[in-house]
Amino acid sequence: MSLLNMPFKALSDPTRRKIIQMLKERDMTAGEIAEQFDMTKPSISHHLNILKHAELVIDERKGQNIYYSLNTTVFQELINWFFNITDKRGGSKSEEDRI
Amino acid sequence: MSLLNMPFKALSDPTRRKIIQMLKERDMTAGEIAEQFDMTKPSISHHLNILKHAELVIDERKGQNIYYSLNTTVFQELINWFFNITDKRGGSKSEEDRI
DNA sequence: TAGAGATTTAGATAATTGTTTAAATATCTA
DNA sequence: TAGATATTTAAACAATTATCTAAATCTCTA
Repeated sequence: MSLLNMPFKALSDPTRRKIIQMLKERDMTAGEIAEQFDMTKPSISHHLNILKHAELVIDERKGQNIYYSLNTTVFQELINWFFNITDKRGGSKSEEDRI
Repeated sequence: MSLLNMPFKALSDPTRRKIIQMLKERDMTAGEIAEQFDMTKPSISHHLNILKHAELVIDERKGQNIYYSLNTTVFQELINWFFNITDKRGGSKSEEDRI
């Protein structure tokens, strides 16, 4: 199973994609994130946990709050997956290989 | 709800991502695709239908066979979504806007 | 150290999704 | 036009996922 399976599953939910969009603008606490949704805090916490396991976000406690922020490295891998699909020629993994 | 919701959902399944990878190499019939999986033909047909509704693939009947091929336009939109996330500054939609 | 605030964990339930078998549709060819 | 091949549609079932309420954990401060 692909290493990218968890990120792809994580991004298949619109609530989680909206969280990603919000974190692109600024780091936010779990509570601030939850405020933006018509959903309970435990539900949002569950979505944050899925994003965390997919390594799309990082969490860091600061006092009573837990701040969430984007982890862009996996996004880069996802972009590479898409590039590999849209490039006509198949299979090349390195830039040099592209002639 | 995002226009990209169906493509994101479609790509969340590993069977469907594998189909996409196969179609990147060459157009294939439903039967040829099904051969590559340890799964019944109706299951594969169902996955192909989801990819079709997400506009990630196109189908075209040729005699008894139905050929599937990639439709790259939606992939381009997905790449744009990811670019927008990884770009530091928020919200820009056009290239000129990028300074 | 008790109480309050922020967040997560647990457990239950509802909704969605993936899979199967059986039947239907479409096309080709003898 | 009957039979064979390719594929999809339908209906049922199983598995996964999203949501909720209630309870637990962690941290700060009076």
